[in-house]
Amino acid sequence: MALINREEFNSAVYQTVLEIPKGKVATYGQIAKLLGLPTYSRQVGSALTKLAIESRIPWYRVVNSQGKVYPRHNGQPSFQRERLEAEGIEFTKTEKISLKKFQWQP
DNA sequence: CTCGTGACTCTTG
DNA sequence: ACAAGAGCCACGA
Repeated sequence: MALINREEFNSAVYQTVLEIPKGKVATYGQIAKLLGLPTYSRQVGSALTKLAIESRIPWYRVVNSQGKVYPRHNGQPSFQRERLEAEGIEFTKTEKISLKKFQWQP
């Protein structure tokens, strides 16, 4: 899928994120690959950073490839961990999620 | 056009 | 597990 503009790319990202079931997580790279753009992980992140914390898009179900929450540059609190724990996702002592158990399998 | 900037990822050590 | 370095690419100044 060769997307041309950011509008379409962002929409595709949001649509994919909406498909992540409750209690599961996906990585930025995973979203990018699902869209056929394996090197666009950063752009996926950029698309999500535009969303408001209270957006209907479950952006908090997206973590980095290590299964950790990636800190925002502006340091704005996102309560991402709290949101995930509220859905039953467990964190290890090193603030990491077990992708083995919780990663979304499309 | 060039440069700096990211909710990134992969490889090394 | 952690850190550093390289690669990545759209976007705005």
